Amino acid sequence: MAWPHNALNQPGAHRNRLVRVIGHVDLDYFYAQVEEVENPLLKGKPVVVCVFSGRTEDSGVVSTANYKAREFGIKSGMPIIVAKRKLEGRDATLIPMLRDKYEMVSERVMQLVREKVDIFEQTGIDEAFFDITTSSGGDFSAARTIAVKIKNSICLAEGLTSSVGLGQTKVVAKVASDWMKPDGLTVVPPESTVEFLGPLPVARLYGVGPKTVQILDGLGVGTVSELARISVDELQRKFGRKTAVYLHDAANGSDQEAVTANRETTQHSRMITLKRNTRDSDEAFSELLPAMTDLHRRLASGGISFRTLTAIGIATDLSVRTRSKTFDKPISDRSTLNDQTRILLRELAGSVDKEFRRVGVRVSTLSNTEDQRPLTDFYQGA
DNA sequence: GTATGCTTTCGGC
DNA sequence: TTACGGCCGAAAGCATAC
Repeated sequence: MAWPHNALNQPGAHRNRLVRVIGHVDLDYFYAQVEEVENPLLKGKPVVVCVFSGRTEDSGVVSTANYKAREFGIKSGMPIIVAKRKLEGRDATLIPMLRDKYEMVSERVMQLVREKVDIFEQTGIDEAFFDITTSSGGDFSAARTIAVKIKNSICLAEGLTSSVGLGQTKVVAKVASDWMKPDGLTVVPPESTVEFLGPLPVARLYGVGPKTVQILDGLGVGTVSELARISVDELQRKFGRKTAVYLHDAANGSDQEAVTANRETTQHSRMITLKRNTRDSDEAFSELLPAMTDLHRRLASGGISFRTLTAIGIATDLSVRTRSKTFDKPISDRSTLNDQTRILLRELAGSVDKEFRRVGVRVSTLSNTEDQRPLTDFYQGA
């Protein structure tokens, strides 16, 4: 699961009892807002950024919608054809997602934030945690001033609004940034933490998705305060130990997850939607080739080798199956990537009794091609 | 039992 | 009525070594 189960490991964090001041910044309806900034005529109209899969003219899903589009029920992940129906006659604009463009904007914004905080941890293209315990002196009023500066600088430099939350833990900061949107600033000082979190549905907690909600519902838990009353042992019977501890602490506003500077990317992947469903792994492979070219270009430009290769198949019922192999030596050449991917895809097809709708390839266990040392050593080291 | 590494699945955006 | 992307990080589950 995508929970940051890292220990509280900042120097001095245990030695002194200083209350932590943690923030979360989220760029509002990011892709669609970038499009609005680029074309101000779009403002006030429904704007929908779409991933067109290319299978048919309208196949694909909604990535991001601005608030005007959301008024008409447009949501992320919705099939484009559904969104079109809902927006008929509404003077809406559908725009194909251009990820590289949003990544460039994101990099500039994140740099602005990074230079204003003590510790910076980006967790997505449009969001990041930050720790300002030291620079705020543990004072939430001073912290608010820093948060305002962050929001203002993003707006001045890029014309983008953002929503920021401040709290004593990552969970509180994340929920707080989500509290008022768009262009929000929500400060939850330590003494307000319990009353802030308690009434919320558990789904609002960072890392609690539909599956976890369903399991908790089976335990009679619907709100954060109800979750807070469940013992770790009881949670552990339904979840793993770490998750049980995390859920318990998160609900009590006492999770000890630290903001930690980002490490190197640990995996790269590319996926495509097939022109038609198929069981034929070679047909799928040939459609995957352009994506593999893109992936290989990415690896080569970054001087990256990999040891683990994974073929990914999404069946017609959208279920996901994977097959992977870890090699003894780092790989960077295109021919090995090609050959091994084709083999894995064939094995995957042989083990699944369904047609594929989408296929993909992932590389992980990365290292630096230059010196073949692990990237972590490379960046920590000399 | 504990540590470690690999494969598969899950969940977020 | 249905319809349906492309990434990422990390946990669970399992195997192996000692």
